[in-house]
Order: sequence, then C-alpha cells, then structure tokens
Amino acid sequence: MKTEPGVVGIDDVLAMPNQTVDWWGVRNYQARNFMRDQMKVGDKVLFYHSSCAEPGIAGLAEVAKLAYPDRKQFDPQSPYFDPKATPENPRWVNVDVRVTKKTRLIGLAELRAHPELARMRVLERGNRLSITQVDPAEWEFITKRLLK
DNA sequence: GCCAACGTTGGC
DNA sequence: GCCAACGTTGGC
Repeated sequence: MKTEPGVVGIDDVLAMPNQTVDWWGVRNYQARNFMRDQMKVGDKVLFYHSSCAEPGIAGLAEVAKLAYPDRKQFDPQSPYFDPKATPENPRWVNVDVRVTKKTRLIGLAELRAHPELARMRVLERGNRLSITQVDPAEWEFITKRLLK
C-alpha cells in the first residue's frame, strides 16, 4: 500500500494510537475495491513510501479493520471531498492499517534488482495503482531474504 | 458506447 | 519540471 511520507509516513503511523491509521484518500475504484472486497483483518501489508526522495518499502503492516466509509469524502474542507457521496450512500471506503514493524528502506532500485520480484505489480512500468496484491512468495522473499 | 481532452500519478 | 502511462469526464 502506497503512501506519501510527506502526508502520512511510517513514523507518523508509529506515533498514532495502536500504531494504526485509517487509509483515507484512495480515489481510484480498483484500489477501493481491493479494500472493500478482498482485504481481511490480519492480511499482511507492505508499507510503501511514494512520491518522495527515497521511494520504497518502509515497513510491514497488517489490516486492522475491515473497510468502512472514508471520512474525508464528507469533509467539504478536504481535497478528498466528494460532493456525490453521502453518509447513506458513501462512495469511498478504507480499511485501517496497523504498522507492525519499521524496516530499513528497501528502495525501488533494490526491489527491481531481484528477478524473484520482477512480477510485482507495483514495479511494473506505468503502474499507478496505490494498492496492489503481493504474492505469498514475494512476501516471503522480502521478509525472509531482504530483511535478514 | 465511443473517444478526445483533460487530469493525476509518480519516478526521475 | 518532465513526461509516460492511464483513469475520468462529457459531448455526441
């Protein structure tokens, strides 16, 4: 799951109660659907920093709460406000994410250097999806090989 | 339903 | 700031 560290980075989440953040601000239907339809409490998450000096994996996390309406869609002051969304008929949802471990920064160049990770959606050319699936084998490689 | 125009993402 | 890639919008 991508986040901009200038907005909400891993250190910010670690400072939050229970090291948990609501993943507000997703405004892409495919990414929303991942949260709404597929993500379950306990699912493992790679916490990824994007749009910053050092893009890459910054930590490990897990889903802490099933998808529910994104609070920002109802806030007229927010850039994420959606005038077509109502509490009765919300358009955007998010899960809660709990950071379980801050890791060393595994940068993009390092991720791309491993053939085992070549098929990761997040590394594909032109990928803009902020939430993408990770294969169990990719998770194992990253957590057992790169982080040892 | 098509598709051109436009907007956004995100690495560099 | 550039720009490739691709999602969204809206006229028809």
